Amino acid sequence: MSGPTPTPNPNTPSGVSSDTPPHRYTAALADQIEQRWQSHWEAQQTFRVPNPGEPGFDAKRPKFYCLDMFPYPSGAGLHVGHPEGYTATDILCRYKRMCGFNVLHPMGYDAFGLPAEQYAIQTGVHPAITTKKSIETFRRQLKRFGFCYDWSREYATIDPAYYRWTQWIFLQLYNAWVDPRDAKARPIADLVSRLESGELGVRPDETAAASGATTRAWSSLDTDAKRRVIDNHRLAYVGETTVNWCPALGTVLANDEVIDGRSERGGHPVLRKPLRQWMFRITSLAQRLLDDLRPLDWPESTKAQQADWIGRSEGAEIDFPVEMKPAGQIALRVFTTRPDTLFGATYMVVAPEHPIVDRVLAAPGPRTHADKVREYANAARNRSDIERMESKDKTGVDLGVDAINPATGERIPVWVADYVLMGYGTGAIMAVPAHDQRDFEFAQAFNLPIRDVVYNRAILAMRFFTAHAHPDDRVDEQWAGVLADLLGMVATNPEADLVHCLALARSRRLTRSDVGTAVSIGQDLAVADTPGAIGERRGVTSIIWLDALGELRLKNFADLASRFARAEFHKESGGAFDAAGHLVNSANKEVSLDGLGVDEAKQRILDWLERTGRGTRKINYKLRDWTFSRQRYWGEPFPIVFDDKGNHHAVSVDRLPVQLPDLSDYRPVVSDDPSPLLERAGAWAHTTAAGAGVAPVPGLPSLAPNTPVKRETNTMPGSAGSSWYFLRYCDAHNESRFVGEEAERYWMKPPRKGALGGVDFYMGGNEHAVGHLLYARFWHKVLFDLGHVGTPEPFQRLFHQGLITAYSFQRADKTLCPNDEVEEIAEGRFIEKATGAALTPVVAKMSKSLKNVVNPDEIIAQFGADTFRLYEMYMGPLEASKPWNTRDMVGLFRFLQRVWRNMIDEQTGRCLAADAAPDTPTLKLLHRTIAGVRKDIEGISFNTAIAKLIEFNNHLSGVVQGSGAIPRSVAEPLTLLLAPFAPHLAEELWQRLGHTRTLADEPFPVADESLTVDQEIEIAVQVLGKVRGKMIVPAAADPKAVEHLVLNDPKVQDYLGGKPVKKVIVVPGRLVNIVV
RNA sequence: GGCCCCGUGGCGGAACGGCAGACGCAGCGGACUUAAAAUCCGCAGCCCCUCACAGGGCGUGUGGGUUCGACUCCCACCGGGGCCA
Repeated sequence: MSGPTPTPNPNTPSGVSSDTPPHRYTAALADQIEQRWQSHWEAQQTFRVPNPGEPGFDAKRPKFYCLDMFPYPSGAGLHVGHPEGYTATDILCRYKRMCGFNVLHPMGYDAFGLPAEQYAIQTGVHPAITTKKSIETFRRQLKRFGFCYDWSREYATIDPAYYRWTQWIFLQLYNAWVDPRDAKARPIADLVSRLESGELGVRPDETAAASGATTRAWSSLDTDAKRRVIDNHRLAYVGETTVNWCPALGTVLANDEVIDGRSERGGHPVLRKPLRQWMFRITSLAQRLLDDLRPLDWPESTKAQQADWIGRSEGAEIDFPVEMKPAGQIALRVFTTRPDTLFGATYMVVAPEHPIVDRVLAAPGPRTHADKVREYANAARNRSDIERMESKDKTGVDLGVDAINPATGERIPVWVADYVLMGYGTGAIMAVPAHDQRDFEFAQAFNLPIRDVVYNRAILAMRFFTAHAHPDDRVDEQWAGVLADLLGMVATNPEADLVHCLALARSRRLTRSDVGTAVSIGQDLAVADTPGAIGERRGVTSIIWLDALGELRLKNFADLASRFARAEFHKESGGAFDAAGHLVNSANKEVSLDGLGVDEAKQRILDWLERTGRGTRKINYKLRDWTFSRQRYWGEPFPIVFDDKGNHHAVSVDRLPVQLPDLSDYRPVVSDDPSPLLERAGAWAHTTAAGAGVAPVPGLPSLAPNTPVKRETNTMPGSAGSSWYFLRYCDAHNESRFVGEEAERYWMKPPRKGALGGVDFYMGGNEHAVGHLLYARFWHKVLFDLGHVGTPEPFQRLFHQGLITAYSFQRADKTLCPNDEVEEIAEGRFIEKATGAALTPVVAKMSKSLKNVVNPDEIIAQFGADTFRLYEMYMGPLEASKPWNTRDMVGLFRFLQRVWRNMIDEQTGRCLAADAAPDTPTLKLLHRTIAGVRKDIEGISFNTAIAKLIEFNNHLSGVVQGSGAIPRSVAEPLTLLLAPFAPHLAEELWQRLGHTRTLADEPFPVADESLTVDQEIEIAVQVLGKVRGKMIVPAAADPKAVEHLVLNDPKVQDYLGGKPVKKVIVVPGRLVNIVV
């Protein structure tokens, strides 16, 4: 474990003592070698990869597009987490290249955004300058690792030559709509021409729909109305939503930039405010974004997170008639995912913002207390959604009007309460208190009826018992015991018939007196802790069931029977039952759900609702439209201007980029009212239609050239530049298109049939599981629909590297002590310097405050980049989170040192390779190593690949010590095997082995299969699953022969001692198991 | 609260349902050395028995289950972490 104080280890590889051999692989030599090869690669442009059509491009090779997530170049430089993913992709890329692939492996910088601007404000230096410096630091550090990026494709999102195309893509979205017929994005001109042709008409809400009785003709609209219709369909639109406004940062934040009501950056308070801003209609592609997840080679957990975020729920919209005083009946529409529980809806709740509240206030019902309703609604409207969701106390007021439950025909009260939000569904719910916990609590608080409509099997059995128990079994001494036996049987036999079980329980009761000791069970099986859990558990004794019944606090048999008779079992049990079960108490003259499972019941009630016009099936998504405006300076300007009527107009694409004006004062005004910083660039913002280059809108008159216009002064968020950067790498410096078509089609070609995505391997942290990956998929789909790219998905395979954590030290009170205040007093024993109190080492995130951050530059200085790379890959599985421990680093350094010593004479520097033939064990191990390393690289199991290399090299040490030489036919493949992992050392050895060209293009060694198998193998001999001995058998022997060999072995016979052999299991090549 | 992931020696970690602990760190012993470091060779899960050899038992968070056989699959629980609320 790494001590908190730098371990004073005199053996660090950089410590060179007087008698160190002159040609030993030390940190100094590693540094020399690494710098030399890095210069060589750069000078020779070794890793520059040509595009199709360029000189040197080889169309016969398959392609491999391997991408690292864009780094955000912070002022602090790289931390050890960055190179973890980068080293992994570097290994993969070098390997793939040696296997004959054209490898695209680019790097660039995501450099617009809040942190850069904050840093600039802190230092008082313009973000353009600080960002440029940060990029230079990153580039220098990245190059020092020897990563094989094609640096000719490098760019940053802040380059006008790049953000020109970010703006262009924005305009593609602005000028597109989603055709609901196939959920595909199409040019807005297509919408206009279909409106003009009369195929589409305009609905009262100013959206387009197939022409019909309720639509108006396009030609009957004036210019402003036409504009509104078009704007209502654009994929980029100005909308008003409640946003996260951070006064201290002076900008709006995305939901994932807000943590616990504070900003992710800086931890400033965040307010919720309504704001008009640019949004993307990502919800219109929700279904496709969900469906297309399936064919992607992504971690299942990431797919699940994204599916969760999209949050598709199938349910129903149901209309409840409400009697309003003068108006007569109106329909109160609810959305529910549990239409099966409709018979259990005993009241309704609307959000305080719901329009019905004002209608009731205008025309109060018989029970309405208008003052209380008004007061409550006004108070609730000023609370944030989060507050309203989190508050434990249920508040609400009876609206004083009744609705009719369409299934039961009963009158049920309508309440207003703030636990219902206007933003989800329809802002009104049917409350089913027996089967929804929040409804249950509300009903209890206000004494509203609670009616059971779903029971699980155990509860059904209880109900059955109350109806069918023998009179003898209803008496106080008897009923609970019989019921407990019945429940035990029902729970263990899901298929068993209740009548049969009851008879069995009764007969058992009559013949046995030892209540509750029938089955032995684990001693700590807890009592079912909620009534709903009854029946979830198998193999429980009747004693446990008796306890569970005890929890229900039943007075007697009649009490239980009455609960079921009143349909108030759940009410009496004290909680809602929201799990799956079977429907009860759910029938009217036209439809019955009784006895159906929840899923079937949903379908049956939906059929009935639709047939009778009372409701419709409805799919709802949790996903909200993507808010895209930021009020800060350091971002892409929008290619948009506004005329004096407030209408927005696009800047035409040939006038891009709209350059970010130079602003000297970019500090935010701390204010509760959002105001964009670019408002300060008055001369830039105020221009004319001709000055800005306003593009005409199809179907609408153009602006006169001298019309005064004002530029959009919001800027785009950080997610803009990162939502398409992977495309730009294919053709990074194209000036006429966002990416050359041929290059994009080549590099983004899906790797196989049925694959949707283009990037073959995408490496990055799983903190981007929803935000970035969903945004990029959305943009990509729109570009695909519009014909600009060739694949519907951007990333075919995704891999998350695990977090690199660090050791920290915990005090007795569980607080953490910064590492620089810790002292290791003995092996594994730590104290706090100030107090002398003992500390426990724990794994924690690296953080500045804990002083446990590791700086890669220092590690490289101490061991070299090759050792650093090996160490990070050797720490454990790539996807696992694992603690950094500098002390372990030396093991990998010693490995490289031994490789070196096995090939180079440390005294003379002479290469030890000789043209001798290797001995058989060496040859066999070599080929086994080749096969293993290949398999491990393909399986992204770099830690085990390195272990195999170490093992092989350890074996070679013996060979070299014996003969003083290493067979060239072993040294060369070993060097090539090592090349992806420790490329500098491998290049050096390759050169010293007499080669003049880089090994990056040498074919990766291929194993000779015949050398990886043995003639004879050792197998284990088991008796009853326990290993009792080992035997050598011919590898080719068939199972029968092996069985014969083993059973006739004297030692085995001895062990068996004449016991009869019942069965022999032979696992070829592994073991033999004898069952006696 | 929901979803997901993870619990294996002193530490990081290996192990197609088939010999648990590969490989590395730390540790111990030896060789080399005046000595130390470096280097090389070897030992090493825990317990019992034995002078020793040999042998035996227990072991992958806990309790059940499936299986000839479970670190691996299933169920429940405990503990840790991540994401969402």
